[in-house]
Amino acid sequence: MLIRVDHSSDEPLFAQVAASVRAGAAAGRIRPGDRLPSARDVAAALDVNLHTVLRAYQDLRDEGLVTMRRGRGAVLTDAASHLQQIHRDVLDLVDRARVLGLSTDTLASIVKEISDDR
Amino acid sequence: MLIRVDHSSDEPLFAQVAASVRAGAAAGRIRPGDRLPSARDVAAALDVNLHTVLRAYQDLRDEGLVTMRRGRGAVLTDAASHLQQIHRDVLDLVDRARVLGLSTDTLASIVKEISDDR
DNA sequence: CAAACTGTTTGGGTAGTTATATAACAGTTG
DNA sequence: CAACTGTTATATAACTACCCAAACAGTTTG
Repeated sequence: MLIRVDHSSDEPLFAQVAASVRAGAAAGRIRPGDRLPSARDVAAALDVNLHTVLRAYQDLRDEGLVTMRRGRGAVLTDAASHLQQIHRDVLDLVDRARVLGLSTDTLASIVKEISDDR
Repeated sequence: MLIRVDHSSDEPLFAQVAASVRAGAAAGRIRPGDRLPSARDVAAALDVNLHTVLRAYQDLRDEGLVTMRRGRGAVLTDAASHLQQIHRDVLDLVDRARVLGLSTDTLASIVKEISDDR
């Protein structure tokens, strides 16, 4: 199953769904052109609400990772193919930060800070 | 003034305060051993609540960027000296992601995802 | 020591987020 | 057309984020 959630986690369900898809793309388990399982199927399989899954899909659409059209579903864009490379780069950066004694939280805030400036 | 906030921004005030300090450290305007202005002074100058400033300082402490003790104030740690380097690395990463057509939001989620795994 | 600083603790109010449920709507596919 | 897809609209409950207020307790300084 591509998408998994942990109901006991404090991480929001919709965020877990989105993270599953990103991880799948980063690992090459899903590729550009592939269709994600329908929101209704995911909702039924994971025992979460339809809107919770759609919220995750819409976030991925806002990030440019998927396109969505009714009747057709959510399809991975070409941008998803670059996730593997960037994923490796981020892992490197996290390691470098760690060596310098900076926490991943610090790193995350810096990224967010820079992101917000643009 | 090292610390600035925009009351009309949708960014939380405490996050703006913390971001100001990080930016100051990244730019070398403040260095390890320097004391941040007292939370009460900042609160009065920016017209925000004392706790809003302290919330920001505590976040920075949780990130390992400052140490705090009552009576003494918040003091920058050595970790702050590495912010400049990492800041440059993050800027590079953001540019690389941009070239690949990935939004900074996507990047931020990946960093968060990796951070959460550890 | 005492006054004047510093962060800490406890408490509470408001607004926004998260997740749910139900229902109807509107393109797309077979 | 029938069976799928996401979209939109409402409503509700629980929870969290954010901000503020007053009293508290170390530290420094005169």
